[in-house]
Amino acid sequence: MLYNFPMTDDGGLRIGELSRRAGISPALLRAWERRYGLVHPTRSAGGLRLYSPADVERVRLMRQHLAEGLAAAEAAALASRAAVGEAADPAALHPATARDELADALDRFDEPRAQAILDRVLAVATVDTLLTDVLLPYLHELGERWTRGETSVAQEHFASSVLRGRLLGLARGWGQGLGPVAVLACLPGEQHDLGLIAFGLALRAQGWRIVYLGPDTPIDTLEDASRRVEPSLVVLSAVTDERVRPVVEQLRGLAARYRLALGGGAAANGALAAGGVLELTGDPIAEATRVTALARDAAAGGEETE
Amino acid sequence: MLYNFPMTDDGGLRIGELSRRAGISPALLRAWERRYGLVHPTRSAGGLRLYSPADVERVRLMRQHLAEGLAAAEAAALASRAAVGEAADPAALHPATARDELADALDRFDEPRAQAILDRVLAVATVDTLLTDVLLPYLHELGERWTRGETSVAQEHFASSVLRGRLLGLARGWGQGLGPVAVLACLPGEQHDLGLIAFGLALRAQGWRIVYLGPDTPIDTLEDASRRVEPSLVVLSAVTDERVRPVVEQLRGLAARYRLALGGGAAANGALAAGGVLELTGDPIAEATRVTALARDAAAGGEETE
Amino acid sequence: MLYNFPMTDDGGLRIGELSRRAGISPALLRAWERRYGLVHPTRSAGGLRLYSPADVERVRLMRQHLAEGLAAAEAAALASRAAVGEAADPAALHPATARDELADALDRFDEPRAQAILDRVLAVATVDTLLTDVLLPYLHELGERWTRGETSVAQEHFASSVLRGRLLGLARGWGQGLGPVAVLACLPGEQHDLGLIAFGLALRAQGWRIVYLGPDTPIDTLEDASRRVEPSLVVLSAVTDERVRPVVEQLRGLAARYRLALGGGAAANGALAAGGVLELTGDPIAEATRVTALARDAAAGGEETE
DNA sequence: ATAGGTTTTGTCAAGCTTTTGTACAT
DNA sequence: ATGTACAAAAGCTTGACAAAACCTAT
Repeated sequence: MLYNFPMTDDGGLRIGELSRRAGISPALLRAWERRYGLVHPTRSAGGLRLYSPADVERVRLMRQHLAEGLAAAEAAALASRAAVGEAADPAALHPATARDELADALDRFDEPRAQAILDRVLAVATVDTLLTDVLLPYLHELGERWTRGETSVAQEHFASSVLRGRLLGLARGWGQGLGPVAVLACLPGEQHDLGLIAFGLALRAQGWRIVYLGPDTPIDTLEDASRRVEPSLVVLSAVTDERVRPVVEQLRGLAARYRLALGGGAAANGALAAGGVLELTGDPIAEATRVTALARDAAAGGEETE
Repeated sequence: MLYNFPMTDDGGLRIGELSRRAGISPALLRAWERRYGLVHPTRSAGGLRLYSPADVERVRLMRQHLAEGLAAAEAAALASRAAVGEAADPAALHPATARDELADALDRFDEPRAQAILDRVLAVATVDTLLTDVLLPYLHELGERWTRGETSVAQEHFASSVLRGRLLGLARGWGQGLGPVAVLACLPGEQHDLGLIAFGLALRAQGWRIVYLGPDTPIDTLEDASRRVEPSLVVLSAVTDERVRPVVEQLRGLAARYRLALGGGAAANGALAAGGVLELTGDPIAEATRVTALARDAAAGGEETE
Repeated sequence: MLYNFPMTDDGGLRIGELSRRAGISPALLRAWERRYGLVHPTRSAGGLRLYSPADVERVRLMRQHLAEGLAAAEAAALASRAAVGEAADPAALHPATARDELADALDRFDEPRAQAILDRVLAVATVDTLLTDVLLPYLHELGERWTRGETSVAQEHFASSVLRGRLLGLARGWGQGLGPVAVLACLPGEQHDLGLIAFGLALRAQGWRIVYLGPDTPIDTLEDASRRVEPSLVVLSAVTDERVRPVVEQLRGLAARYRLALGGGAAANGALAAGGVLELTGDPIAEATRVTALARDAAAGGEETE
């Protein structure tokens, strides 16, 4: 009863369903096929037409061109030429495909499918790739769609929860080992922690040990934790610089004792200029590499001076 | 607490008594024994069946599985198998011990050790046990220590993040299946979601499908999601009734269309009296069972009227 | 009669119950099975269909796709292809159960199911636990069965390649980062590398960077690689000491320049007594911890003496 | 657009078997 | 208490059917 509406979904539509979705009569669809070769449906064993997603897309284009006033023959020619990528090999999950499928699954509140997609990606890619090519672009896109009002807050909430669980699953054991320690926290008031977790995973892949304090962490808390674990790096995250301003002074104090880094949108705005605070403006994986190189140099330097 | 009636102390129940307690006819009890080997009563000198507590438990499970709709043969197989695990290795990690060790590890920001402890508990116990005997008591204790100022916010933050990751890992796939759907969300402003996740897991163990929206969910969002998935139950969570008051009106509206339940500290305070809102004041596992029974009755009732 | 309600897990539903839960008539369920092979129920002794949780999930997907407007044949194809992971079943995540299921899946050459089982374990446990409680015991058991002639070479090959792929998947990126470097290799003639890969993963979890040379590695190759990466540790593996004898002299030479460790069956036999070669006789995870502690001490010592 | 034939797909019936709770005789 | 018998409920298979959706051709 619920998912009763169209969807770019894959899988071989019959003419009736395509007709309903595109608002074109079956007869006309057949005519376009015969006259202009607009679509190339495969046939069922019994001869029924089965339309691919590429066909669907061409029909959409055709309609659009017609609406623009083109003659049918011209519209068809244009739509055909648009060379829509024929459905790719379903086994070989391209990151972009994975991202789209993930978006689709999460939009429909279909948690199991989302998990299955992530499983498939992880089967052939590293965590870094998953983050760089799938999750982070998806999160970015989600943010954009949200600001454009194209997505409901419900979807955004749901997607966050699923991804948070998955990322924290990947994070299991990230405190282990003998690398340098990084303390990660969102600034007070900041609730968006997915980017920070992603950055933590990237650091982990570089060998760091992670102590993760989560969203909305008071600076006191941060200091307390830092005193106990003596981190080589403290990473803070905030989406807007509003989060930064109220605590600038406290952060300067902290920066005096620990290497501090700031990520998220706030960093891009230069909210914490100077003060020796590292600004993480690039993508998490690249920044994790950079930070690691710095730490290595520092260690080497430190040893030399000893 | 229970044995207030005829009892040949630990010698074992006779068939008549077991029949009365379990609500199963003696003939049927014998049939189950003969056909499925469900129970293994010892015999009195004169040949009467004497049932052990383990037998009683198996009969209870059998009844439960039957009520769930399983075929007798299947129900018996499950009940027998489950009871085997009952006699678990007592040497292996007592829940109370696990809780203390866990508390210690988390206090020290020692994530790997905490994970290892949880691994060990899960190796010998069910998820229900983990929740009931380890995690929920620990969370409760953490809360208490926090109000007494005995624990730093940093520890609480850190512990929450570790446990959240772990619980969400257990939750993977909880949207799968054919059971009724429950939508779970924290009220606006509420950030504590661990209890709610635990409740979701308990519901899942009862066969529900879960759509989880996470902390700090606006009521609009909740309505939006509910419209899409048409849940049989909407579960809200809030620690204090401060979260409830601002949205009471909106919740009444929601309650008109969906079965609503409220958990967390707010429920205990009767923050949402009347309005047909279920108040979840007990422990998550017990409440999940109760809610499930109610849903079953409702479904049965609905059918009768058809 | 009344309990038409969903609820709880698996155990093999009969057609009536599945029909009630899914809202699909028994006749239709049989038709879907006959026409599209959508479900694969096992049969009771008497021939009644018993549906698995995976079947249940496929039926749900089928319904969903139908609601989206797909033709039945197409919907079924999609639902079947979806390679549903074993439905989240809290009972089945005990490591011992997982191991048995894994063994069963691999014995039947059922790769997707094996992967799903591994996914499920990883969802709730750490990699260390997966290795210690599932994979290594399974490999051990496989070895035993093989020596007893209870398993075919084909099965052993199949299982090895599936697990190798999976372990190497987990290993992805293990050369990255800033931990100490360990070079791993099987001795000349030795083909069994799964144990060594597992050990590599355990080391990685402790923060090491891994350079993996694979099975059947000539000592020259090993020396060459070592010269280039200057490892803090060189780990060799061999099942029997036959592999060790021919190269003892060369190894002594190597041991003079690098910290050497020997694992696998050969280690247990003391094949390389003395020479400062570490013998890894315990389980990989424990040994990885031990080796890491040694490395840490060495580093600390080295620093002090500088 | 209509006509006439085909395919797809949900449903039903008949006749027989299995499962399972209860009853009865020893 | 045991063992056998029995009957209602639930399932199985085969085969058929009809409405809806599609096809081609005019």
